[in-house]
Amino acid sequence: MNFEIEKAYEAKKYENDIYKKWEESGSFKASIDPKKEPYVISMPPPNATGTLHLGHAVMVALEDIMIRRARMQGKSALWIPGTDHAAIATQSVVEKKLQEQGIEKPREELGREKLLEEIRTFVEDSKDTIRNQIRKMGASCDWESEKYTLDEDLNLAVKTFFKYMFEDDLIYHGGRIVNWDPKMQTTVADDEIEYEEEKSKFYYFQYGPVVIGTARPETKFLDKVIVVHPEDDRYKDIIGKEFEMEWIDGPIKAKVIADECVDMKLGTGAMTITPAHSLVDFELAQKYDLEIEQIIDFDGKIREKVSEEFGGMHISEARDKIVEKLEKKGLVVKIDHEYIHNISVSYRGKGIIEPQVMKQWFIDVNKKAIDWKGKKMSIKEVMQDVVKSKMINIVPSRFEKTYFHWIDNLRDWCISRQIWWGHQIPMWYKVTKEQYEKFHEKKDRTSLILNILKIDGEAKFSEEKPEGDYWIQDPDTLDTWFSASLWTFSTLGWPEHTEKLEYFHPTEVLETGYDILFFWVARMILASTYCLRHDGLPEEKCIPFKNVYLHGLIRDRHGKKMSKSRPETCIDPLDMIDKYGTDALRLSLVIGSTPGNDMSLFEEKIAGYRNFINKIWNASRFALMNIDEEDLKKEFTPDMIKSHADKWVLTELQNLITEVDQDLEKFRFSDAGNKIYEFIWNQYCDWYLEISKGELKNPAVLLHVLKTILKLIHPFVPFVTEQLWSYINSETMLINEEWPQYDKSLTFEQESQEMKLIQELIGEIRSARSESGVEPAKKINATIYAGKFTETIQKNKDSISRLARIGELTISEKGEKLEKAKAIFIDQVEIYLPLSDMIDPAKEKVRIQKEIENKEKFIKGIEGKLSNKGFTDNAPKEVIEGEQKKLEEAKSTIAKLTEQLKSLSD
RNA sequence: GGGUGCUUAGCUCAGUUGGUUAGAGCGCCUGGUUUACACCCAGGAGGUCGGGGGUUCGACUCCCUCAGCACCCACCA
Repeated sequence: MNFEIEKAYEAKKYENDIYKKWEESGSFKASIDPKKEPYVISMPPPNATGTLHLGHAVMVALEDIMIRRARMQGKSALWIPGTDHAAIATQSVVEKKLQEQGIEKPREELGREKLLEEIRTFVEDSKDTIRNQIRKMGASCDWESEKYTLDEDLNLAVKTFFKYMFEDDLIYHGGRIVNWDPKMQTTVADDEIEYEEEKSKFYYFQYGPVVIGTARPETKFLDKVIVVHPEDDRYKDIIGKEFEMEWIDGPIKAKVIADECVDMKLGTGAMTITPAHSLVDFELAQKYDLEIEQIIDFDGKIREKVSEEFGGMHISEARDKIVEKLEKKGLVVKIDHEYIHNISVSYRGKGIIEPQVMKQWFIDVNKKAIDWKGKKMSIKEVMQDVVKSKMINIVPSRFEKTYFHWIDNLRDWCISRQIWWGHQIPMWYKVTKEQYEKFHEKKDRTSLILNILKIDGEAKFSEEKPEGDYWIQDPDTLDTWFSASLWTFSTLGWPEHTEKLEYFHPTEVLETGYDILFFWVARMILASTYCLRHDGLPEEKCIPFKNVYLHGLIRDRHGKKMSKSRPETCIDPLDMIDKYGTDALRLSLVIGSTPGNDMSLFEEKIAGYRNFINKIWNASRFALMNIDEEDLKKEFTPDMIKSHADKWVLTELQNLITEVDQDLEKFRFSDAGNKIYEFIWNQYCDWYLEISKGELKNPAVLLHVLKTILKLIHPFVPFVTEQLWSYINSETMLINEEWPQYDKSLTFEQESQEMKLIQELIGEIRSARSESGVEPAKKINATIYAGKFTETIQKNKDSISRLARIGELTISEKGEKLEKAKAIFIDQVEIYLPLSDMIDPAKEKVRIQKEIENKEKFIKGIEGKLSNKGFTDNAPKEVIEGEQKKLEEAKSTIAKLTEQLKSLSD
């Protein structure tokens, strides 16, 4: 080689240029080619807020490994990048920013259009940031296919999805109980609620014939139903009866019903229900067709209509006053002051959630509306079927259980949100002139207004404003997951049946964190199966992906969550890239992680992989220094490679290829990476390059091994390998090279065994000298009795001498034992070295005898297993053969050990 | 309350359907600049695999049980 390669790899110098080279060459693009197998990954769209964090980094690293390998395997590998508008998250980030700038109530002060404009500007900025950061990670995604959930064509997909469902009566407008945040004036998704423990009072009131317990007296004005357990002896006699009694604002009537949902042991075993402000109560009310009346308004005050005395009063104030009044009436039985319960708090706004019944849009998950495998099935059933029938495979499989459990408890999906950022619901209401004007007076236009204005008449689906006057569009927007659920196929052109959709869908694998299995993964399954089946595609084309791979969360060194509030625990991927290079970061995120399990990351780990990157660099540099320029350009045929020595390394390499392939097929990224790491460092560098020093004149093998290694590890560490490849061949790029194939003709058992023997031999000599206390630098003379391996040892005499620091190596016939020698037994080779200490032959004998005993037991066990009919009849062939193989191996080992024992006795 | 996962070397973790002497990286100790690499090389110490019980010729692995930690879901009228 006649050019210089730098002594240490400095990632920063190369990475940007390499990425540019890839991108400009068009290597990231995938073509529609019927001869090729498609391989698609839709990148989980990062939120279009903020910046890339370690979670994204893991995602990019893993997906890039899959895509690069698939591309090298000759598949049409398409990786679609994109971003998500992240409705609530984005809007609240921007609102906060505006508030910092002095705009107290952004919605009221700016109005809808202006606020949306602010958000749009913000999003454009951060989209750019994210794009660049994904590039920094080395992602080989097709930027021309990039999508954003608010793109025109994706909007159309969203509307079509809505339309389909609306027409199928799967989307309905219903008065349902929702989590209302009075502070933020919006509903909040179940997933966005946190529970906080709180100590409060628990009241016992005389309520007609029973005593009821409650923590919320302020909701109890209009309770008219007492519920008890049907088998509760205390109340058996009163079930079904109606009573008249004194209550907060005078006498009321209440009846008693029985339902099993009541816990007899809790409180007094009797309760009253408040359907409008409690989920459980609401469901009971629906079950028994009870009246539902709002007690608390949207600001958290008692409604005027409910009580003359307390109307308009905030609940926090009303509670004590109500109790006081009841006390005067002698209805308070007891107050428990030490009651601990959970209150629901909005994750973002920190407001205390008040359940409210409001008109919202829902997706019915139980209606049987999908033609699936010859039956009409509900959304729920289809979602179960695709996983149960293994059309979709979840890794790790234990999440299937979680998935099923989630579906079993799935309620209708509330898809409307009272925010503005997102897809506005394509439903229109015909209203009166008066309502129309009132509606437009208000700047804060969410469905709250509809509720207040009591607009709940006929709604009409329409993509555009319908003909005629006084139409108002539902001011709410769709849940962000509604559009995200279409991600795999809306990004391929749906609702149009494009060639792309036809060829690339379903995608190969969805790779994401386990924390969004429910939010997103499950909903993608829902949307994809529904929409595409609706279009008449065959079932197997309707799933969004064939595999789901769930990675764990990244934690700090002590397994704690990295959190922004404790910056010292946070690792910024970009800092790490700057310091150690992208390749090092990628490896540190991939190796040592197992699917579905969280992983700790800390800087030393990344530094460790940086060292490995440098090792690859230097090993390649060294190899290249030993290959002539012209040899570099030569094409060596397999036969030419075979004819050379060093067959052992070829064998090991073939084994590596097989194992790496198996691991990657099964998503064992860490194992695959580790094996390549181990091979490069311990086999290739520490043995192959070391043992060949001095006689390293074998360009065919050297180059073959180097190229293969670079290919194998390229998906993991694309930058350094691409740079090195450019020194081998400046015309081509590694990214487009062919993935190594297992080639049996390049495996040589005999040579491989011999090399293992020599490795072991040198290792033994080294440790023997270390134990003996001989100065490490001092060369010693040694005699080896090699028996039938004499030839092998002879062949490698120089290497052995050099690596084991032997001055003079005598290879001798058996029978010339040296005095005061240390004996080492390796397989059938006996080495006698003139060192001071001797191994105690008696101890050695005991050790070998013990080992023989163990072996015999082992053999007995396997023989027992093989004679067991239950086993032989049921176990697959391979397993039985494997057992037999083990048996034979064990027997031959015993024979060897026995021989050793004999020679020791001599 | 229901569920899941984890507990293996000082630290972070592997351990693929039970199999022979339980592995890696970092850290630590000893020694070494040998035709790439000190971001290196050679060697070493360190583990009764959370406790207890069971199944088995054989258990880190399977079953039961207890303890600790983490997370998810539901929810207390």
